Amino acid sequence: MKKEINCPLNFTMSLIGTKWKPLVLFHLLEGGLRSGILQKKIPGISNKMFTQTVRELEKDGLIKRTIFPVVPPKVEYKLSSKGESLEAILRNLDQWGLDNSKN
Amino acid sequence: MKKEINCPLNFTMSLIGTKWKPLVLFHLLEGGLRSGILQKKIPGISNKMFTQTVRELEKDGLIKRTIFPVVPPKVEYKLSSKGESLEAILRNLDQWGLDNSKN
DNA sequence: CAGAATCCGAAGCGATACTG
DNA sequence: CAGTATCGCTTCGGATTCTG
Repeated sequence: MKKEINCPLNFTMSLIGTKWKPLVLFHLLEGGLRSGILQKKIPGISNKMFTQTVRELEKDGLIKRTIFPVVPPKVEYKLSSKGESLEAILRNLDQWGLDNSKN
Repeated sequence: MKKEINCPLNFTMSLIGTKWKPLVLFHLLEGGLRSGILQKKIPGISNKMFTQTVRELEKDGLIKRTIFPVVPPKVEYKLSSKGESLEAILRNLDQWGLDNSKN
């Protein structure tokens, strides 16, 4: 059973519409980050969800994963050009939240 | 257990980050619609999810629900000003999907 | 350090039947 | 016509444990 896409908007949401994906992408806007550093920037995310999230983002071509063959292991994540094209959307979502989360 | 908000972006996603919410909002951009009409514009949505979705959008102040005391029953949904402020985001999400869903 | 594996409860969602 | 109630499957997500 595949995801049903009713309109382009739905396609976009199928790629970034989860709890953590927008957050991961957002923190990569300023440049690539080592795995541990990226994860620390996202308070509350579990190890499992972090791995799962970056795996799916990579599969969908939004981020690139680079493995450095060193000890201890080092992995870096960065936005792909496709991921970078989401910048305006991500910043808009963040700005809207800023403007509307006044308690 | 409440939703955890790590950054403004997350707040926005907590309001519109589901399968159907963006679609409902998107179809209301052109103006208010009667319940049945709105639902028909969203192929695949079940009756339950339609009701649940508009209820939450109303609770969060993104849409307004107007009941006309007539027979048969008539209910109309329209964007609130807060909902209208999402227009740019919704159109961007749709446009990005259009640009990136080329098979 | 990066992340895979497992267990389990919570939430999302659809199908169906029913009400005023 | 608009909406509610219920059942049950699927997916999401957290805690914990384990590996190279």
